Amino acid sequence: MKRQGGKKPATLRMVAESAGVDVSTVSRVLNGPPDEVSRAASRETVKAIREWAARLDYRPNPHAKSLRTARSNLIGVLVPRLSDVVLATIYEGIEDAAARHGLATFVMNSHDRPEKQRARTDLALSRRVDGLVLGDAHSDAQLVDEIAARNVPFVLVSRHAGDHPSVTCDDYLGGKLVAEHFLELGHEQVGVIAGEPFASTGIDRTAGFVDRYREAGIDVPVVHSAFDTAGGHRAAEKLLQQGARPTAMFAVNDFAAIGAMGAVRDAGLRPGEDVAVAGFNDIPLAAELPLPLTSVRSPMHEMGKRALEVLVAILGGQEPRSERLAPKLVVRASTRP
Amino acid sequence: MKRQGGKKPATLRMVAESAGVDVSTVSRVLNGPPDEVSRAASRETVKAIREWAARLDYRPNPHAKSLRTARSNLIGVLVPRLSDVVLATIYEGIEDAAARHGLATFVMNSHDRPEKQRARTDLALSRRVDGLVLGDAHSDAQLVDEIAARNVPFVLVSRHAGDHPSVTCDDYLGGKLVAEHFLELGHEQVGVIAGEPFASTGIDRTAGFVDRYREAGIDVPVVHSAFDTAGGHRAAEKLLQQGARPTAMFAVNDFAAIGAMGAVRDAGLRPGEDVAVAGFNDIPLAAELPLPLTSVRSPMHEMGKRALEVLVAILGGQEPRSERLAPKLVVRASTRP
DNA sequence: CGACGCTACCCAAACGTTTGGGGCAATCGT
DNA sequence: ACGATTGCCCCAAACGTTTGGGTAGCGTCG
Repeated sequence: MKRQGGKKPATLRMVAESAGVDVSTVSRVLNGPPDEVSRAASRETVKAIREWAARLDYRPNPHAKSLRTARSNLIGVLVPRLSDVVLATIYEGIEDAAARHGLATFVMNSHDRPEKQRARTDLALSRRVDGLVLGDAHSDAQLVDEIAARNVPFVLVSRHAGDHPSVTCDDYLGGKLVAEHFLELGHEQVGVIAGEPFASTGIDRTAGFVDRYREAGIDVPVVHSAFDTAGGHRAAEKLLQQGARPTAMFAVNDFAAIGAMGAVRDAGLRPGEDVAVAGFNDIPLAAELPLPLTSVRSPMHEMGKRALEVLVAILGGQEPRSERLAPKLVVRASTRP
Repeated sequence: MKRQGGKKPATLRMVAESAGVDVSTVSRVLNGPPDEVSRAASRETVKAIREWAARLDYRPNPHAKSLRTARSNLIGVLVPRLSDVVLATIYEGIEDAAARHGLATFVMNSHDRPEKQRARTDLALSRRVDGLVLGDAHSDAQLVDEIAARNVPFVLVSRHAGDHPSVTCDDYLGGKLVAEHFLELGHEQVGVIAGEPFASTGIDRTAGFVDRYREAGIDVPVVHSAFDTAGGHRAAEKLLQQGARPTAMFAVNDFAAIGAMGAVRDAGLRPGEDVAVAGFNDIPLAAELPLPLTSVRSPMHEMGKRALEVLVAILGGQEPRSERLAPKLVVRASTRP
């Protein structure tokens, strides 16, 4: 019982035989640049070849092509977790742009664990990707340095590390915007839920916030946490138990912010009234929460797209240029008195 | 200025020359089944070959392999949107299982739009995938039938259609569980936010709920909606404006449920007290909401995993067998008086 | 009228595997 | 002692492309 009853896909040779020319001619006509096609065959022959190719539904075999050209047109993408909507959205941007460049991508989760990161890059490399987009760089840049040492073209996205090419949001500025907003509202007791200590996103957002408050002569307590609701919840609990109870909290991630609101409520306080809460990324959910969340919008889709384009530039031999995209504060009820 | 300074990856031939044997021998030793390796070379030769392979860091070239064997070890995955956490989680399950089977996957978004679905499957096919996992089947089964007609091995996940092989949650049962819960709480005026009319998930969940209520002699109004917060919001507004205001609402999707709670609040009512709300899928966020959401837990990760495994079985020539996984009701504050 | 340059092709090698079919000792069965 | 078997290995073709290098025929030019 054979599976695959359909006829095998057409090859260059079949087209060549049908059209009565050599496969090399067909190859040049079908897949060559315009000037090559005109040099390879006469107008009529070109037409005939194209017609036969269409009739036979010819599609170039990517494996043969890759084998011959040593180029896979494949891009490996590494993210901490695809089920994190932030990363998923960035990936959508990458995928869109890749499709536009005739590239295919494949994603892998690293869960921010070094051994997984290493294993997954290895896997990508053994699949012979042309390049990598890394969304899970750690700020110590250790792994990234290793990869760079292997001479694999790559670009970082969302997080930066060392001075490797990256496309990120201006996280420092984002943190600063929140600080300014809080200061305008008159908050003097504030706290930061800073996320994982190895992610440049959390680090920069925190730094921007803290620096701005320091300018105002105020010291800010900082608590690290996981980038999810549970992490935010715990971190907020800690902040609330500290000496001077904060009247406003900045979580470097929307999920952490949601967890923080939960903690505030659990402490018998009203989020948004007793304690203002702001997040980061402005995921679609933020606006739809029972208490709509103030957040810093980061251009996630755009970031993915730009990252892929920077990678394409690198693959094209250009000098890598990092990019930092502008964030935008979106004020909602969670920080409105 | 050459990019790629690193040495080219080792080939079978290099290993063969180093070990002083023929490439065919190396091939059998390195990539053949155990009985073949023992027939191909002596203990010592095997050892020598393995050592050289390791020393040279040999990795088989997947393109050459695929070209020769006409098998790509690639699986294409189609989902409506990867930035939907439900699909992303299912995909994680697929990916995990695929990795365990030595397969690579690549995902694409179809946005539930037929022309995109067609384009994406075409793309996958021209990449010569061995099979497809479809997470975006429409209940009219039109596209799926087309794909089946092309004799491409595939499996549906999350949604079923026609009698094509699929791995789904027992959505009908899930809907029924919610209905029973609502009945126990004494709700007689209820409404369903049913999601998109083309998705078997929404259809079945709704049917299970409605049927159970009908058994109790109660007719239930049903409103369709998008599978997101905005859709849930609008649908809930409609339900609230109807003659007899419902005291409980069942949304076939957690995001829609969150939107519904928003609508309830906007109508000046208290979600969970004036109007109970239940969702479906039990995404991690559900438990962490300010008002924790009652939801039906569907085994998303497991579903992905099983789907991939069914596909592997099909590829292995076995008779396809659909699977329906059990849901579980998780009661939280949003439906507790 | 021979050299030259086009145009429109074809030839063949190469990319790195897998795999069916040998071959040639050494060993075994009788 | 002789043929058959086994253990260990090599040869070569094939998968579907791309690409550097022909070359046959024809028109042009000095």
